[in-house]
Amino acid sequence: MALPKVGSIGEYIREQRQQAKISLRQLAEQAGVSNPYLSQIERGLRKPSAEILNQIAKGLRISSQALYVQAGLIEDREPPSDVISAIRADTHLTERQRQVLIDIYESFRKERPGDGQTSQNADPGPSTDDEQPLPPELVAALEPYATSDGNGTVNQETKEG
Amino acid sequence: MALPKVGSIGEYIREQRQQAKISLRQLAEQAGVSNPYLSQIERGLRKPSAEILNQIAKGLRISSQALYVQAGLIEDREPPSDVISAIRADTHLTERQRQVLIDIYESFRKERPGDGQTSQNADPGPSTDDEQPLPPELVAALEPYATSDGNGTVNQETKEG
DNA sequence: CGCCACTGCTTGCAATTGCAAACGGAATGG
DNA sequence: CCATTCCGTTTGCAATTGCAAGCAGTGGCG
Repeated sequence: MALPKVGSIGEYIREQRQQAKISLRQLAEQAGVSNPYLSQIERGLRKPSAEILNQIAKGLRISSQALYVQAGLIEDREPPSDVISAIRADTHLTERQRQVLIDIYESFRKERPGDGQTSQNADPGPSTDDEQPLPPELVAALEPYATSDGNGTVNQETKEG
Repeated sequence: MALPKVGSIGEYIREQRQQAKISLRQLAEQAGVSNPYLSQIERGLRKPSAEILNQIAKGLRISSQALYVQAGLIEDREPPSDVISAIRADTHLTERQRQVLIDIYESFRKERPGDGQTSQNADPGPSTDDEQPLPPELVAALEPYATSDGNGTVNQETKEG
């Protein structure tokens, strides 16, 4: 995994923000930090606390741990194996769950098949993700679940809205 | 591990120090922080940065993550499985995709926490799996994708909303 | 053209963080 | 007794963090 140097948390945040296609002010508002401060952070003029990183992560809808790693607060855990291999080897999952996860993973991979298209996919960000249809297999696999949890779906929409 | 309330990082540090049977000055020296400051931290008068926590953890010879948890910087989670590590390490995914996959995985884990049923995986038992409802979290994670079968208008509203 | 909305950045300031110097108290040894 | 060493705490200060007010630039619209 090619990580940029720890310490370029500002660059990383800007990248993530641009991937999400939101302005600095929008992120600042979503994160609950001041936009000048966020600007300074992105440009490396300030070193944010873990708490601010946490807020920024929420605004970016990424894990705070990812930002902590970038900021050098925690170590990047060892990547032991490929995702699919790990999923197959996980004894905590049913076979069906494994397949669902693998299908989702692979559909994600199709969205970003290679480095060549990384920039393209990175720019649209969530929009592209939203526009990408689920593979039919995946839809079929999840259909029973979706039906049984219709109320939950509505609730979640409300929550996100 | 019975955790005290998050926020009592100072008490926790003092406890660990006393368990190690070292004085405040010794720990301060081993940690590379000033002893007055360490005293203030232990008494809750100051809120140390993650960097200082890291140093204190080294002085105490405990993991910095334990202190981060106490300080509320990260959540106390199960030691990450191979799957989670693999997902995080996968460079072909965006950060958001990683988070989605991890959320799904963890939801699956919650569905089947018991080991006793692992052996039943050999028996496909698809009907059983079909009967399992999706947790709301999982539905939320996949909501954008499932909705994408439509025009995507809803997604646009959600985005603006 | 002017106006408006949005963009990211500059600046000054209050609050916080982390430290060094110093303090008072307890324990130990001569 | 005094001197020394160690203990944890107090105090003042410099540097840093995070913010609010404001700036200049850009693009769209009437």
